Amino acid sequence: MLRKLVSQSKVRSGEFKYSQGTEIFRQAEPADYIYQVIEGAVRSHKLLSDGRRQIGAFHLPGDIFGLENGDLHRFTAEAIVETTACVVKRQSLERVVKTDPAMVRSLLTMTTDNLQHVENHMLLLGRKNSREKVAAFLLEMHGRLAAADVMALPMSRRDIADYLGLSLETVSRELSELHRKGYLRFLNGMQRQIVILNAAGLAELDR
Amino acid sequence: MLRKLVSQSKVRSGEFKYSQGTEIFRQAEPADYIYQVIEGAVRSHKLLSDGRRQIGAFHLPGDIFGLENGDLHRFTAEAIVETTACVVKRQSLERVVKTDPAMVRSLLTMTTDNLQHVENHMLLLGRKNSREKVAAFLLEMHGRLAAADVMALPMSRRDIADYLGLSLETVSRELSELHRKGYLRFLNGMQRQIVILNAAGLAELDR
DNA sequence: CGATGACTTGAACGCCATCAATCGCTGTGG
DNA sequence: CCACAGCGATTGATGGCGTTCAAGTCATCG
Repeated sequence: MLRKLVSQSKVRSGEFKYSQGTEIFRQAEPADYIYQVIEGAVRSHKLLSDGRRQIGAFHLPGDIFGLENGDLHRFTAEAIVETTACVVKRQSLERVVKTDPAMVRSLLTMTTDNLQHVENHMLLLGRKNSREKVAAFLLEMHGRLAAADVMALPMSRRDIADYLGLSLETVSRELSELHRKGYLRFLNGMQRQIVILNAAGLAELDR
Repeated sequence: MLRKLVSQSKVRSGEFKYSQGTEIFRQAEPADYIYQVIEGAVRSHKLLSDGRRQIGAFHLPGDIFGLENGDLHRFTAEAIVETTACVVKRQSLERVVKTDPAMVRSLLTMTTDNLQHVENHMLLLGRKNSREKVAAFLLEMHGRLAAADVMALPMSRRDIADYLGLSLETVSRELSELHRKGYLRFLNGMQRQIVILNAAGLAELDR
């Protein structure tokens, strides 16, 4: 894994801080670095010429992103909140890969994990309705960032919408509806602090 | 590449024929074999419990499919038309990979190419309208199977619809509209023999 | 020929987008 | 401390794009 690799200090690396909304790299830019989220959250997206946006993934602490096989980044990456990331020069990774065959294996595994996520997301984007999309989103985030059953979503409704292929209003409506029906609870008045009350029910809604 | 690998006969392999509509492997089945299309066409899809279908990719001659990193297939694959495929036992591939580091590289490259296609398709599914989706589909197929500017589509309107996240009626309507506007021509009365008359125009529609 | 299956075309509906107003929290300055 | 601006989120009203339902057309094949 990259983490292991970094800890072995076989590669040059450093930690960087990105403030909220900062662009980390841009689509079609040379991919000179690879990143691992230490703290915070990152979104990767593609744009159409008229500004329509599709977020391909959210990257949370521990996740690696910006790993390309070609020379150019295929997404634009931005910090959703104040984020610190571990940055590794790609060349040093390449060098290690040449000497350590197991590393290529690791890269392959990471890429395959990526692929799997994206393939499932295609099914969601192409064939699920808004209810199912939002339920699936909540379950995904529940699994990834629930600390003691309280999710602190770093992303806005617009980000969620652009991840699910919906409008932000539809996301909001579905969340309200799920709240009304008792699937979840908003902590205090915080709209991004969510407690899942009925994960099994959400899974039912999603299927 | 797998082709090279096969031609070197370092692995056990053979050719198989699949008749129209045959299932080649099923999602969640053990992935014991890897496939390369020799002739014909294959579709890979996922299903929701109620039968809604999302086709993740069409595989045409030369394409490799069924390559998994985990032990299970992530899609169901079916022959769209009479298809012959080269079938390779996965274990033999694994064996070669262990001795030949360059092979892992090849696998990584293939996986990354896959990833790239799927990432672009996410943008299409999540953010493009029906016109743009159909235009993009025509351009993709134009690039992949145009022999002298005549495309012989192996797949039905339903397949196209399930690839683009649309209904088959919408696909049909958009094709008719593109025909009316002079972007394409149907050969004779064959609805699957298409001549692209204005690829640049289609690219404009897609963007 | 009649049957079948793929495709097209039409009509009506419905889901979700769009437009718009309001709410609620936060931070800032008087 | 309060007024107010500003931003994100919610909620409501309306409309449109694409789905669904339903004929109808066309080619293929028994």
